[in-house]
Amino acid sequence: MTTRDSKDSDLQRSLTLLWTERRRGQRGPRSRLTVELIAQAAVRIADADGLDAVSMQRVATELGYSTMSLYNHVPSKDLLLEVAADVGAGAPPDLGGTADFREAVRRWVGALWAGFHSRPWILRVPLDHAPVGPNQLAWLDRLLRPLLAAGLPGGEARAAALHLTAVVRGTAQISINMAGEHKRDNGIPRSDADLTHVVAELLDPADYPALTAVHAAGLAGPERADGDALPFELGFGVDRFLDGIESWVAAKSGD
Amino acid sequence: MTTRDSKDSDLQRSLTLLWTERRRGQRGPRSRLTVELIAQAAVRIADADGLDAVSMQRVATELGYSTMSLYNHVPSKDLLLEVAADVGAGAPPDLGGTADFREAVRRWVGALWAGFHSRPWILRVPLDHAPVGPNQLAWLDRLLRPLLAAGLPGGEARAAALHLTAVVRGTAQISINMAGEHKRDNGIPRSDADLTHVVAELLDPADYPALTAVHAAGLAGPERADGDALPFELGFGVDRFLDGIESWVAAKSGD
DNA sequence: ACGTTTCTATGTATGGTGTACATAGTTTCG
DNA sequence: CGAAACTATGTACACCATACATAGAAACGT
Repeated sequence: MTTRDSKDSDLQRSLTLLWTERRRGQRGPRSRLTVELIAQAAVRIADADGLDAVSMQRVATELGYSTMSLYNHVPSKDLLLEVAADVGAGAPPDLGGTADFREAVRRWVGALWAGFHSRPWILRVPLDHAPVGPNQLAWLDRLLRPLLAAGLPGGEARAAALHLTAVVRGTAQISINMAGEHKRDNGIPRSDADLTHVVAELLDPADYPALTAVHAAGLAGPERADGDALPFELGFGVDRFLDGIESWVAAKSGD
Repeated sequence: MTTRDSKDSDLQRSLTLLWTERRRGQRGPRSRLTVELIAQAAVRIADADGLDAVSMQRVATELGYSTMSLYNHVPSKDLLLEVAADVGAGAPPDLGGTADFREAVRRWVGALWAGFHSRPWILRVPLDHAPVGPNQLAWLDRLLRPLLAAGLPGGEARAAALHLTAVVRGTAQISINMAGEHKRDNGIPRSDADLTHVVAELLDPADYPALTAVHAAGLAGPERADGDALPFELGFGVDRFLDGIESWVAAKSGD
């Protein structure tokens, strides 16, 4: 144990490790292992074989160290996963050139959406703390800029950013796994589309009137995602939200 | 193994178990254990000690059975958790008497929000399949009704419902654990409010201009959640979204 | 009524997990 | 040049999900 200071919490300790580069001037041998290296290895494994494949043993052997070495740099697996999620998130897109705030937000949403698609395991990392990694903060910052530029005061911009982040995250969680590449059952890949049919047979239309109505009407959905357009399931809600924001700031400024 | 039909997938099998009550007329002794009982036990444990405390052993001993008995009724722990999440969600609120569609949606959102607060472990159950439990479908149905009544066509109502579900789920995931009753560090409870301060010291304002601006302005937030009002962090976005929906249907019908 | 079938519940065993703890070795400071 | 402090390692433990074989009981066909 490092035991630098007993009041030093695990969380704060690992936070400092994340934010400050290697401190120098300590006694022992300098560590060849770093939090970044460990997190990157975890990301590599999660990318290749999913989040469940990330175990301390696997990460350690991936790096060529013993399992317990990791605990010199990371207090627990849970925190390692949070750090890995931050590392895996990467840097946010640069929206500097986007004048229209709607377009900027849409691009931000699209980038996050794409990120969740390329690393779906991030959605499965349980978040135990407020987002606090450098990349997560950078993403948030990049979203806040167009919202502030649009004329929202601080508190409302924060709420709007939370709303958008939550929408993308929640929508991704709900709809990504429906595509279900990774899902195979008895070796047969199974898209959840069939599943809804299976259920449809079982449920009583009287109990779910709205659902059956929508189900009947909703099958004609040949959605196109040309270029940077968002898929309809995500884009419709985002557009309505931006409509609302726009008229909100218009009403306030015209007030 | 039941091996009723080799094409019968695990998922479908457990779905059938969830939806159809106990079939009769089989050979062996009727089972005293049921999926519902098992799921309820899992819910009880998760309520008491969190999702991590839910193990097959614990569930079994809670019911007074051996560990392996559970596998006669549930194909895997993962599916058990999904069923438990559905059971734990409970029945949706009855919005029958609410004439205003905005008010109905807000009440639905508030109820789901409250549900996630009272059972935060539901947010940690990884969802591997399209929502398909009876309760989840009931919640969805109840949300679709006011949206359809407001004049949205099927596909848009579905997208709007997805948006709202995702918002509540995502916002809950992000902001619930910030309250962090369960979080204690070195035995000292720690609300993540301090945490942001710790980070604030570390980060360079030049890198996160929007964030620091919002942070400076945003501290004056004595939000009140009187009665059935939603907290500002959630309510602002929902209200803007509903604004957008309203003007959308108005524009369409006036068209 | 009876044997056969078919189901439930159990016990045992296996390979994996996160991590507490003690130790050996190495680097830097006083 | 000791001595302190740090890194990496090895061992050990409790627990986990679940594959598999078995025992027993209930309902069916006769």
